[in-house]
Formats: sequence, structure tokens, C-alpha cells
Amino acid sequence: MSVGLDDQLCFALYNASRAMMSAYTPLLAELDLTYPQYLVMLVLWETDGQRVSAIGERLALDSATLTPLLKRMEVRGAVERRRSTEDERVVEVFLTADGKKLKKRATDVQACFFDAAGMSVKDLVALRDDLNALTGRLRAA
Amino acid sequence: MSVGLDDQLCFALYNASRAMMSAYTPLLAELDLTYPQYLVMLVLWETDGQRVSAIGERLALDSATLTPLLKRMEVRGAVERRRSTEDERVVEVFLTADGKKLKKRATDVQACFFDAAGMSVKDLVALRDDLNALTGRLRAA
DNA sequence: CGCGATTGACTTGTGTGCGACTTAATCAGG
DNA sequence: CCTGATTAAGTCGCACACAAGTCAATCGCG
Repeated sequence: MSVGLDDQLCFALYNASRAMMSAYTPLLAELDLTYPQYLVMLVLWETDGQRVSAIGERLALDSATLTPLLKRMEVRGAVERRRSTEDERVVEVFLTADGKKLKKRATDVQACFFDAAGMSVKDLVALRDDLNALTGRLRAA
Repeated sequence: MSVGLDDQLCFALYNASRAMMSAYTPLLAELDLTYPQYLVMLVLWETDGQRVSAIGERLALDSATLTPLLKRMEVRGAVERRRSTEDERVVEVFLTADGKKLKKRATDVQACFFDAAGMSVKDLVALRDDLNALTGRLRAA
């Protein structure tokens, strides 16, 4: 097995991930969101009012990452964090009116990215599924 | 175009990249290297004594990232940084004896990862090439 | 030769990721 | 009911990434 840099799947993945973030960043800057913040918005646009741990499971992110990130999103005015009344340990995260409005503009970001990627929907879906399968195997191992 | 989280190639990529790093981290910990430090080692194992900017081009990393990273690697004893005598602006990075020795052990890390990935060489190469192609298109756009 | 432009590394500031730990609230067995 | 275990967030420390700016060395053109 070779140890060459260009042979490495890990390096290809690392590069592609950063290139993707770089492509998204200027588009998301117009929504005043960072890339991980955008991912949180995707989660909340699907189901509003989720607890921190649920968001963490969805994104595979720790509370150590999410707590400060969500606080910044709250300062920005995209979400509101509310301590649950039934269980005081739990913090639920809700979209603000502004946060809900952003969903429409996010669709444009999607379209922009799709141009940049320059691949067919079929290839894109296939690549996505390959990556998710790989992620599953890596997490299991 | 959908804005669902699971539809997103970007999210699949983000997850796969982090899962890959997580898989590598415990293996690299035995070499006392972080994942980005390991990438620098791959670059130097190919060609020793490269300048900071050359390493940066190879890994698509900025000197703002590399300078502190290389300093930590120097403290660890994997590399040595030397100011060029011909051009005092340039810093060249050399493997130490210890750094050279690590190359052999890195091969074991490769093997371990290959098990974790659980894919054929053919599929792995295909995925790698798809990712590199995507990276190229994203960087161009 | 002299000086403004460029270059290469470094520094600073902000935002993730994540391991390890803390704290407060809830749960569960006796 | 009480207390030890568990759980959910939060905190702390460290290591990337990367935009923006600094600084010294070198280059290039008049």
C-alpha cells in the first residue's frame, strides 16, 4: 500500500470538503451565516424547536461545538434558545421570524452551488450515497 | 431544488470528512501526530526540505495555518525549520531522523484505515477520483 | 544605484471541532 | 423519600482554517 499524498482517499475527502465550504461561504455570507450555522438552519427548517442534543445527533456534533455556535446564532437573530419548562436540563432551539425567512433565500444558494458543482443530478446523488455509505462504515469501525 | 439536510451533497461530504479524521485520529495519536500534521508528513516524505509556501500549495493551506502547525511539529521533533541562506524570506522544512522513521509506521496506519473503509481498491480509487474532480470544479467556479 | 512593488512568512482575530471535565436537574433503586 | 447514577448543557483547553494585516527581504524598473 502506497503512502503517497495523491493516493489518499482521506486527502481527497479533506480537500473536497474544504473546497465545498469555500464555495458556500461567500453565498452564505449574504445570509449572514457560516457553513456550520447553515447546517443547523437546515435541521431547524425541517423541524423547528429541537433540543440541542437532537440537533447534535442530526449533525454528529457535540454540545461543546453547538452551544457556542447556537449562542452566536442567537446574537445574530436567527434562532432563540429556550430552557424547557418540563425538564430544566433541556434547551430547545427555535427559529425567529428572520430565521424562517432565510429558508427561501437558501434555495438560491442551492442553485448557485449546483452550477458550481457542474454535475448531473444522477452523479451527484450517487456520489452523495457513496459518501454516506463510507461514513457509516467508518463510524461503525 | 430541495433544501433538505439529507439531500445535501455538502453535508455528506462534511460528515465523511469528519468521520475519516475521527478514524485516523487514534491511529495517528500513536505516532504523536494530528491529522493535518500527518498530511504535512506525507508531503515531506515525498520530497524533503520543501519551503512553507510549497507545502501550502500542495495541501491548499495558508501560511496562517501552516506556520503554527509546523512550529508544533518542530517542538514535537518531527521536522526542523530552517531559514534559507539564499533568500532570508524563505523557510525550508526538513524531516528529522525521527520524522523519517515514522514513514514506515504510517504504512500500518494506511492498512488499518483500509480495513475500516471496507471497500475494494477499485471503488476506493473511483471515489477518490470523483472527489478530486469535484474539488477541481469547485475551485474553478 | 535607489525606491516603490512584490513576495514569503508571520501575526491577529474569529469560528469551528472535539476530548475532558463541570454543574445542575432528573431518575431509579432501596 | 433519599441518595447515588444518569443525563443535558455548558465550560475549558488545544488545534486547526482562513481573512486580513504586518514586516522584512528581494526584485525590477528608471
